[in-house]
Amino acid sequence: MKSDRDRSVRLLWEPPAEPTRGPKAALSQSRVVEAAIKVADADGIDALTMRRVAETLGNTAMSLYRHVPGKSELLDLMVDAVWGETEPTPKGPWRAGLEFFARQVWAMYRAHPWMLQLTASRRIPGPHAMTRQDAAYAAVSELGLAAEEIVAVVTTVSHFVDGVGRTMADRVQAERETGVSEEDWWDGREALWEHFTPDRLPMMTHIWNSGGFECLLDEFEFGLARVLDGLAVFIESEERPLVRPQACL
Amino acid sequence: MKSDRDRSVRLLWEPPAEPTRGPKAALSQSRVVEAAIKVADADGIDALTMRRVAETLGNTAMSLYRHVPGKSELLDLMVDAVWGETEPTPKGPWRAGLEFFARQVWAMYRAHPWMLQLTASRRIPGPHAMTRQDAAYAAVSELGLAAEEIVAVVTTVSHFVDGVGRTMADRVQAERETGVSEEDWWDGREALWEHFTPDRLPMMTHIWNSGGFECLLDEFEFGLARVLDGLAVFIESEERPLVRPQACL
DNA sequence: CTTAACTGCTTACGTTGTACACTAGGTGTA
DNA sequence: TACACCTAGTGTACAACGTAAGCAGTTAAG
Repeated sequence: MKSDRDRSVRLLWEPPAEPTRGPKAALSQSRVVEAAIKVADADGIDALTMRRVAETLGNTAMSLYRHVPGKSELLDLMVDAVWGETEPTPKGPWRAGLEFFARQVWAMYRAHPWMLQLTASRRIPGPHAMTRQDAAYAAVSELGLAAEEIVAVVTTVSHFVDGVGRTMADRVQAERETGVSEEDWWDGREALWEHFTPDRLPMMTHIWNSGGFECLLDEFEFGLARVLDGLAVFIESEERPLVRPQACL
Repeated sequence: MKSDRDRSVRLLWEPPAEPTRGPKAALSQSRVVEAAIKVADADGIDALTMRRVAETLGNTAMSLYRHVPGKSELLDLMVDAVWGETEPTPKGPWRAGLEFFARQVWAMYRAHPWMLQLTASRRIPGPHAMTRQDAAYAAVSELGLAAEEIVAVVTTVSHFVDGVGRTMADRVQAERETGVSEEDWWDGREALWEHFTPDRLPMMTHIWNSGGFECLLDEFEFGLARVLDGLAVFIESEERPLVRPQACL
């Protein structure tokens, strides 16, 4: 699962040259990546094994290694390919821009929930991810913010979307693995509800009794509006207090 | 990796009775959980294998199965044990309460970054996690919010903290795996910087040149302040538009 | 003492990523 | 044409993983 990271950089940023000699390749890097994404979409990231990807292509596991250095790099390529499906944030007012960016990322996570499960290790950012990021920064570039404030503002939105996304991704994965919907599953946890007593969990039981868990507000919409409101307070304020980490004071 | 979930509920909520007969156990559930947490803290969640945990206890892998039904349940127990290390949110003004909650969770994630990597599947919430959640809801219970609004407000904070936490956790894991600090590592990616050209990534290069990436604002502090500002706007507004998912209209 | 309950260990199996050595197929040069 | 050389894909093998099954030793209850 290790990987030579400079090799990854080349892999992502410099498309491989076609070889002149030897037999024509039935497979190709993009076909492998495409198949891998399809597997992950269908059955989750845990189902993404080299053998499985090869199988869907009608080949053996080892054949993939002619086109992809290893699984880790395959994941890098998958991530950037998915970023490539999103639209870069267009120019315009900052709030509309950040909202657009957030919705694009959110849509991406909904289409490929496994994306959130493999940002885990230090992954090389690919060109698609980078241009999208760049366009998001551009959305808040005309506000007279300091460079590090631009980064901080976009990062705040990203963190929120990542947070919601992860919860959603977990839910999707669980529903696929168990074959039981979220609601049905919790309904079936009577053994758990027995421990919901007002003395141990007063607020929980209160919310439960008032139906607060039955029909939740849309977590993404609600949270995004709040986050953007909070950023508006910051952006529109006269003096902006900088919060720097200690190392930078 | 599967697990009988009602068994998990009992495991988490109903502490096991001591057996009367048989040899005294050298191991115990809590010792196993404790050792597992230590392994994960030290070397990350990937290093958490049954063999490794057993080794640190001076036993063999299979001995653990006398005290813990399987790895999945061990993870459940670890998660709740770590929640047990946090302080429940005290009563007081809503903003101070939410901030306290956020800081507790943040501190927890910093101490145990692996927590964020294994919320993956549908995990049974344990008593500690639940009481902390309950106390967080209580922080916004006196504001005249609807039950689902209480949930949404706390959830928004959680999502943000989860988002920042994940980024942090990824960084920690990467630093441990590679033995290279974040900064040094990016410095070493010259192959990557070559592709940072103003025509492809105008904002990136601009921010880079103005030093915006060299000394980032504290992501947690900055974002938390914005999120709380945004929630304040919502909480203090006269009429609060409810954002319900379509299914609930 | 006998017996039942319990602890911990040994062995073994299937699944994973992938190293290594191989065959079959194609292009260039002599 | 003949040969050298590269390349695509295969087959086998290995170490590490979670854990099922069964066994040997230990202790308290009857």
